[in-house]
Amino acid sequence: MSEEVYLATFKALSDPVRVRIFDMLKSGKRCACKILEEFAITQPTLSYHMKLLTDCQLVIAEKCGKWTHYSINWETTKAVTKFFLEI
Amino acid sequence: MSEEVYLATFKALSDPVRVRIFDMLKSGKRCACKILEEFAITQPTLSYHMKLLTDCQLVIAEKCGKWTHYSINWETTKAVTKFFLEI
DNA sequence: ATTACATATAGATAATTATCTATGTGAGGC
DNA sequence: GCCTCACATAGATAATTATCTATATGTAAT
Repeated sequence: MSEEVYLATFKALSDPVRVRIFDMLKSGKRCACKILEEFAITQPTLSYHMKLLTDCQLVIAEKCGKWTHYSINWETTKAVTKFFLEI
Repeated sequence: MSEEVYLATFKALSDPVRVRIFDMLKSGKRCACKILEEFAITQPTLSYHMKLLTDCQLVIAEKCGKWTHYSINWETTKAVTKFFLEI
């Protein structure tokens, strides 16, 4: 993982809404409408945040008919820990 | 570590200059003037970045006469990895 | 005490980002 | 086909952040 890629993941987590979403997803897959319920933001704003989280690969989006289910991408997540742990 | 505290650390690392500084410091302590040499920014801008990195405790600043030496705060660094690893 | 050096702070400005409203797209159901 | 629902995209705007210049602070040397 390059420095740029780490940067994208940290940027994705540098917003209160997105950290909370990432944290929520740790307890399991969730669809956009369920995530939205937890926040005082509009649907397009959530869509914007989910795009940032998926673009950097921290979160995976799975389309299922009308719904989109979001879940943690553990591969990326574990890769990011290396940035902190390796000297 | 609370969600707010994680947020501060991710914000601190959400800038290309600061990720690079953090990465540089992994290989050892460095004074501000040496860090500055590596970037095309002014001294006050570096000072601003160092403040963000130290405020969130990712980096430790040690004053030594005229100089300030910066180094990684491994305690915080390790704590942050928990955000990614614990489910 | 004056000067030189390392860093911090203040204030202004440009660049980036988060948010909204309005609208588009695509999948089912009737 | 048409309507509804779930989500995405576009465009505008407000809020935040990174950067600069100018200046202040504090330390050490002469």
